[in-house]
Amino acid sequence: KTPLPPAVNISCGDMAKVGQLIGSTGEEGINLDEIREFAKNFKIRRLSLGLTQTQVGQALTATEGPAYSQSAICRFEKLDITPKSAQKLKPVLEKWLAEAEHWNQKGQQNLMEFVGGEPSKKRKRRTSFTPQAIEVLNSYFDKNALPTGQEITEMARELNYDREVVRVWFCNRRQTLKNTSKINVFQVQ
Amino acid sequence: KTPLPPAVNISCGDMAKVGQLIGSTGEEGINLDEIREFAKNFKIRRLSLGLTQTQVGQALTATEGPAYSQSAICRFEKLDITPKSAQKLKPVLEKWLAEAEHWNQKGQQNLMEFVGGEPSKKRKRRTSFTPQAIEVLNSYFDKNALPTGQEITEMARELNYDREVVRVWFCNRRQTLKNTSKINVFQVQ
DNA sequence: AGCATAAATAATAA
DNA sequence: TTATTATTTATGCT
Repeated sequence: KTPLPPAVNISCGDMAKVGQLIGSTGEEGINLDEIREFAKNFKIRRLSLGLTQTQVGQALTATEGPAYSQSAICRFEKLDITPKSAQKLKPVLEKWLAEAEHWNQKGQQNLMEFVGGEPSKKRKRRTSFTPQAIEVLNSYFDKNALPTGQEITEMARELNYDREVVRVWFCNRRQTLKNTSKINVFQVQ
Repeated sequence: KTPLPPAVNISCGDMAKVGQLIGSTGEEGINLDEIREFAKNFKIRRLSLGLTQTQVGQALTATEGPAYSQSAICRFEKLDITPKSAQKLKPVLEKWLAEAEHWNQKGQQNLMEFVGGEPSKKRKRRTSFTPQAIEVLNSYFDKNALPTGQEITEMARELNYDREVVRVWFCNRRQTLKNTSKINVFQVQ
């Protein structure tokens, strides 16, 4: 899915990222291949534990202080990060992951405790909108596909749905529209 | 992430699912533990290959016929499926996954070909443009060598050619010009 | 039996 | 970083 990114388009102002660089060894003697290998394995091991980037980020933030957002983990896995940062991050991730695996050995419950998340956060039940609500939402959407937080709150109150549910509805609606129109524009007749 | 679902809430009308049942062996001698183990591993192996449920479903639909939607794969992994269905699905998934891993060994490209390639899709017949069509296309090309999707669609309709054919004609025409002039006239990026 | 889409997750923009 | 979009997964429905 993700072939090698071309080692180009690195404008002067930007730092080169591990995923863009070519050789096995970067400046300052950093072993790029090792980092690449670790990043790939890190993802597989994370998934094997059934953990999300968000969970890893939050757990690390708790133990190591900030600078471990979901985005940060994502960027590490994609190697969209400078060799220097990667070098600094790698041992932290390695240590944490090994520990997580250790707890997992003792049982799923221990892992979840270690990660710190709520032990059994269940997926939210899928909401069923009434046809009337859909109609109202659509008419709002036609007028404004990108409502402000204030407007979302008002709609949620009017329709008597959870605010978050309404917010997500708009996200997904925009997505659907985009996909649909793309098909209309580009699809072969 | 997914602890054991409670073995309750099985209303009389519904079939019990593998993830809900308790013992190691179901009726008809189906080895439930084996299925549970396989489902878990299947997911990890799928993710290790970097494949989505959708990709697996589509690939299987191509080779095995329908009944392998993304939902079906999802439900297998979550064991939200009757023992009988699981029993039937398991060997198919096992075989396919092993083959996918085999191709992956030979390189990412081979895997993608295996996953995405329609096996018996024949090469499209070479299109013959009429001299008149060539003339029209060239005049369009002189005006704009990089038409938008919308413009391509319109030209295709006007000339009564397949949209994809027109799109490719422009690609090829640009390529030819580029090779000839050796100057990158177009904003490729 | 699987489509449509809500919810969750990953990736990117700001 | 946080906010938002894009992608993937999961599930209500019939």
